[in-house]
Amino acid sequence: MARVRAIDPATLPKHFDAPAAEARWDAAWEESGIYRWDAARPRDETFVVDTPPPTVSGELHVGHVFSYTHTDVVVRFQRMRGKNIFYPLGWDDNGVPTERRVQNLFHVRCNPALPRDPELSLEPATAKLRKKPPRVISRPDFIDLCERVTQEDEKAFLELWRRVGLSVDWTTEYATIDARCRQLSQLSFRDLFEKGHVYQSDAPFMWDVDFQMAVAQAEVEDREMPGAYHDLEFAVEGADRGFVISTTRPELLPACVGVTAHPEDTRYRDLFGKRAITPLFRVPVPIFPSEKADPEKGTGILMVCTFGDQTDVEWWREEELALRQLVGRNGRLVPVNFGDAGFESADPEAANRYYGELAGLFVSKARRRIVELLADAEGSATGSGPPLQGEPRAIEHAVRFYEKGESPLEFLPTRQWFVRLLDKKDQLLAKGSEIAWHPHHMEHRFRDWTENLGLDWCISRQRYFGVPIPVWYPLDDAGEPDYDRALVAPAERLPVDPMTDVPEGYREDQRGLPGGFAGEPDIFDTWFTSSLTPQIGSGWLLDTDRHGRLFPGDVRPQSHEIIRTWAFYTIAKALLHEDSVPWHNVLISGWILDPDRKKMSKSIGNVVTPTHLLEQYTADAVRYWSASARLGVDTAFDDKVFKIGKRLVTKLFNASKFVLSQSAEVGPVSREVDRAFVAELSERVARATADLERYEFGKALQETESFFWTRFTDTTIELLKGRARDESDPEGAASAVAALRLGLSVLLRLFAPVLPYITEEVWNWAYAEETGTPSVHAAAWPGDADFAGIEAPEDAGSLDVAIECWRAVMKAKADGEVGMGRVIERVEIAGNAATLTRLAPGLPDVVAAVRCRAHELVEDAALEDGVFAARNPVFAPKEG
RNA sequence: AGGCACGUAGCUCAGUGGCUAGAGCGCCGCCUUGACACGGCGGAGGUCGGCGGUUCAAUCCCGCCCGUGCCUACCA
Repeated sequence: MARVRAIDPATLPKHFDAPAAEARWDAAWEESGIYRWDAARPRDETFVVDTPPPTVSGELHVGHVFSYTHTDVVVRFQRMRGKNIFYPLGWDDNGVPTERRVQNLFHVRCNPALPRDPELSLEPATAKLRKKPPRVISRPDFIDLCERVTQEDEKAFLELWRRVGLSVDWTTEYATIDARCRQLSQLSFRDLFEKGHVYQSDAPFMWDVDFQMAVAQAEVEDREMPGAYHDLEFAVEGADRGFVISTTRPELLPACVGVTAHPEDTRYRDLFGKRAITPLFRVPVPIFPSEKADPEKGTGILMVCTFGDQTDVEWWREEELALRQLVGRNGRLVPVNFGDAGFESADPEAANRYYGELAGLFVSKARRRIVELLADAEGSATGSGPPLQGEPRAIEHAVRFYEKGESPLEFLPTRQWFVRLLDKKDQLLAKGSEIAWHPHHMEHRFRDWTENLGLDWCISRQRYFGVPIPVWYPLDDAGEPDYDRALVAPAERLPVDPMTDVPEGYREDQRGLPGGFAGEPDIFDTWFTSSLTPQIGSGWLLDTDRHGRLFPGDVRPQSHEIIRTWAFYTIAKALLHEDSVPWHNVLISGWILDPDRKKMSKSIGNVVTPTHLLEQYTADAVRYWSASARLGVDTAFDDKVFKIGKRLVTKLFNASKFVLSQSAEVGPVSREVDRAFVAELSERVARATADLERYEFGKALQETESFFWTRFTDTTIELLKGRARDESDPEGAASAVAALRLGLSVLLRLFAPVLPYITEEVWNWAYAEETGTPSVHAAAWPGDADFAGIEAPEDAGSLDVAIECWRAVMKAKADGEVGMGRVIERVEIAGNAATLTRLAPGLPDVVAAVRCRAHELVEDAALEDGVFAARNPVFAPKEG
């Protein structure tokens, strides 16, 4: 037998002081460095997490806490299993939101062509300053400001994560705009360039007229918008018939370059090969057949414009149609002159008169104006009435938008950089299926997206805050860039800003001059950098040894709406760079829905701030709520669950206080009931462990929690309480105390991934000293070692039988409307013969626990196995 | 329009081809006991979305339908 130190409950506070514990343990963990990755240990002992760098936008969200906690639970489990954890965290500060905040806060605009101003020192703009035009600054200076602004938000996020108890290795903190990430991002481009995976294209592409930048397919969303069909009558050259097309975009009429209908469509078959004459502008355009025209839609015949949509682009390309680009980069119609080359018209004077009414207008305004013109104009093709026939018919239809934009996307020809992906769909799909998706059905999202991909990845953005594309172009004698001879910065010079740095073999004074060079002004799509998070963690080309030990990673946690961006691009990058998967598992967290089952989001205004929750319910309780969910399942925000979590923490505190204050010798777990308890516990550990290995932390928590409430507190504890303090039975007492202490130790460790604070607190009351392991989070995950040397029970159900008996007597007390602590003078305990026999080992414990002075066992064959009835109880008078 | 998921007690959710379908919260009743009233004991409450099929047996498997959410497509 061994004497253990019992705590004196009087030295403990009556209630668990969670905020104090959170502050204390957070500091202790950071100081002890238990969450640090050990670079010396081999890959197979390492567990690598590719964490999402949260967008630093000043907004904290319970959804963040929810999904990041999922990862942390998995990580803490793996750490306790002995894994060397690589768990970095960065901040995604790239992108449009930060850019806008900087522009507003400092009242500045960026001009990438400007050199850095070493004297620049800006403070947030005063109201007075805002009345003046914004100050124009260089890109490096602009990036500095962005970093300054995001630092505040990063601090807020950091404090939140620390309080939530994320066991991140904070020495790995990074920002996607920092020099190292810029370097890796540009290295990635260089590698893709050398391998021939990137190209430039001057073709029409999706363009947001507000942000004035190109947009990739992944950033496009459809929105249902009101629109209207306008029936326009076209004439046919050399024929006495016309035809009517229905269009929702009449303002593109002057950009009409062709007309098409289905080849089988008998209504229009006679027109193929002829030329149509557009109304108002009198432009002759070819009429050609196309399988892509749907006879059911509109009138079955339609105009092809440069450019109304993606299909227009395809027709334009296939039929080699003219280019009449009318929508400018800013969304206004550009001035053109009919009669000039490319703008043929049968009546240029009239065409220019009409177009003069439209030039300079926004698309939406131009649409309203041209409808008026079409309605008022004389002379339809058939000579009767205006070209616009009837009233426009209102419809709802899907319109493409940039996900952050406010105006519909336009197609316009601009020069952009692309990563070639369309020819690699099979390889991408193969990599996708090498990865284990949790839940598995989320792989469908990836497959759907990949199979339906219609465009290569446009990676250039006409913005300022981001990673510059590390490329220069030589200028010819006329000062025009030679895009085919792009000068990509050499690896050893990265990161560079081509707008302020100078390519090899040139001098700064040659910038922009004939025979000189020009820097690429564009930056990368923010996903171009975010898709490198595994490589940012590992160091990749900057530290190949480290990379070898951290890549591919083990898990990538993320949410499902960015499967088509973050997951997809990361898989693509790993494929293109190293023909590898980036990680072996993807964990997809669901969304947080508000109680009305709407997605919580800033724009709806139904967001609950996490700080408030942490203060109200404690970090452990908030984590409990998070960990209760299953991966991939959307979870309703429900404050009941926080309360349950808080109750669990309280109960753990109280139960621990009781168990650890039992002053007794501990000895072998020798008594039957105690051994049965250990057997049940051991089985529960095996189940929880298996669940966690499958990332089913919610199930594991449920297993642990139900054991705690139904098998530990108020059952086993109540049952063993008497014997634990029975001085007349030292061996029995030692066995009881040992069983309870072991039970608590195991339960603390099972709960530790979810409830890091309360478990650490209790661990340090006794177990830290006993085991020599100062933190529960560094302790070994419970398993066979904990149960070694404890003999299996004779009857695995002996604890259960004892508890059922105890419960029957408690029911008698409830039925008798006396308190659970009331002494019973005598009672009959009824059960069938077999059950009474099985009760024997636990009977003394039951009798003591229910405070029964005398009892009589009554055999009742009518009772089922394992069922007891407490009959004819005689309660002692209430004690004064 | 196609795909994926979901539909179980008032609420939030488990669950399994087979005993009488579970938990917590909420509700009702009782009880201040020696770790805990931030507690304990007990109780009521369900045609497992609907219809059909496979099976000795279906909440579970299959089909259809209804409803909800998301993803993808549609954009003349």
